[in-house]
Amino acid sequence: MRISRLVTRTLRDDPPEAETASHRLMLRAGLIQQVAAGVYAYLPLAWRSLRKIEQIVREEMDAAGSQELRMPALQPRELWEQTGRAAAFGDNMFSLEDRRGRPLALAPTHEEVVTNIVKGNVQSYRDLPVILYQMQTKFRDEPRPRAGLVRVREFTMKDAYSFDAGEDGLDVSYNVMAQAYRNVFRRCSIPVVMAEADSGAIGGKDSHEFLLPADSGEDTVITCPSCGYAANAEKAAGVYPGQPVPDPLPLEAVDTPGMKTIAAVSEFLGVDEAQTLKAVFYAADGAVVFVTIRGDLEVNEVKLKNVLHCNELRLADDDEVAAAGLVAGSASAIGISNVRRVADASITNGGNFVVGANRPDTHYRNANYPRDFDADLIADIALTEPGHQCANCGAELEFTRGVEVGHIFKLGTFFSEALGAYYLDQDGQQRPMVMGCYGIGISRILAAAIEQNHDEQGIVFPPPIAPYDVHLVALNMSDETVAEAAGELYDRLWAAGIETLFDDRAEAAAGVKFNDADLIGLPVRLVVSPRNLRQSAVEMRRRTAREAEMVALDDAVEAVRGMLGKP
RNA sequence: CGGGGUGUAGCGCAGUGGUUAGCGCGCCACGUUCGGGACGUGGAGGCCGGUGGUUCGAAUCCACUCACCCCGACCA
Repeated sequence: MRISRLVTRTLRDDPPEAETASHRLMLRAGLIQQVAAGVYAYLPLAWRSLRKIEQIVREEMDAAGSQELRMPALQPRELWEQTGRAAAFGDNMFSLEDRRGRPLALAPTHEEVVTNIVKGNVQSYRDLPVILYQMQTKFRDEPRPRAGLVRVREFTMKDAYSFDAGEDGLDVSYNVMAQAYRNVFRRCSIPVVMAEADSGAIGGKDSHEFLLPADSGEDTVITCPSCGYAANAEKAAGVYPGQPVPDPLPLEAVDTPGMKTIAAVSEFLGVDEAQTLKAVFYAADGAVVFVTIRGDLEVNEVKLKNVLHCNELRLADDDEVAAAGLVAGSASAIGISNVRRVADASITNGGNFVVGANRPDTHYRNANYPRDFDADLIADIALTEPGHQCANCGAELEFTRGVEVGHIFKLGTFFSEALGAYYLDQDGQQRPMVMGCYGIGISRILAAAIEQNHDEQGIVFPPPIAPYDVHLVALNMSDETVAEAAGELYDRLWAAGIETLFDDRAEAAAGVKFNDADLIGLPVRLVVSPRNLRQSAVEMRRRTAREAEMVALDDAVEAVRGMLGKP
């Protein structure tokens, strides 16, 4: 490709709206252009890179025994009603109607469709396992798109789905896919952490996220430096500071004028926050839920949502709290029975707690479960926080930010049962297929790779996913010898299978060309100039190297081949 | 959905009631340059996000509205 013909322009300055490195550099290097909030056009350079990423993923999927197919993005919403996921996705799913008023959706994912496809094509255990995958555009109406390609509303995803004859088979498929994922990220130069993740409302057995550690990431990864445990913040099981369980003392009311927060109450009464119980009010699918947790801990809303089996969970608003007769700031589960009560397991770790008295400006000392209050459900719903310890080995946990580039789930039989995807086993018994699903954000890999591989000057493309192998710069194109030599070298490179971007612009100054080459960040830069031609040489520099080397013009193709490690 | 902000030339911005709306970059023509973002001369390019109001007069004031960005909430 000749840059003089390339429909892309580089930006001299950083775009003001771009905060993260990948967003900033992709805009500056002319890789992407925004069309709407969370909707981007991939310009020619980005598209070449994305196709290479797709090809790497495709090779690893094929090697793992998965078959590629292509499913539609436009789907009847009825299909989503059958599994109840229309409600689960809610406003995150783009919905529309056709000309006859039939409800349709732009698919955020493809479990429903793929399950129906397999249902129609597989009836026997002899046909299992099956793994299908596709590269497809996904649509998700995210509340807040951000950071360029990191969180968008339309994006390219590789999604794979496994169907097995039993849980053991699923474990095998899952591990095969996990290994394929590691291969993909290694080849794309993205060092990932494979972290245990929440498996969501569907409630499968296992789930793992692949995260690139990066400050700009949206997810929190919690890792144990000692035993290697890794999990995301929603899933992480930590051990919080334990409290002695004392002999119960008599319940005692105390005046706490104006004290409405745990911090205020504990300071006023001179007790540790861990010796208080906090009340938090949620609305789960519209119904108020009363949550009790030890005062030094926070509620993990994902864990809470899972134990409640609800679609929508949010903090209750003032009206809902008032309607339930609750006293914000002085609430406790004592005497509460008109709403559902959930308590974190921490209420049994400690005792003689300070709790609200359910009337203003008053608290109780020495509240104990179950003597003084009850709960409909006790579960681990505490958020793991800095200072907490690894549940496996006791070492202090570490917290880092990460960009999620892949996510795999053991789904179990939720979809196969809802949609009737059964097979006959060896004994002639009808059984639901056991499913797994496996996603990689193709466009997010590009963002993550740039986030991970850049410097002050610009992108440093990992060679396997660079849009071109070589950036050929011709200085002083108005000099006929240069134009001729550079053009001839360009043809030789392509003839040798080396993908080359040729800066043949006659009007651009040397500095402009060098800066653009650094910004776009192809693995190898070649410079043809009058100065070099006097020695019948070209200058060759690896993007990551400080110094360039001179190679004879006649040997340039071989030298580049060597530098790229190409056969 | 809450909070904050921005919409003026392809891009980045200035312009707070008064001629024909400006600057930088980019773009076009000619000339000079030619190894890390050159220079001169001359040009092209605007529904000042939209609608309605106030006014002799609106990019500028008011109301409504749309879009986009950032923080939070949210996030299979």
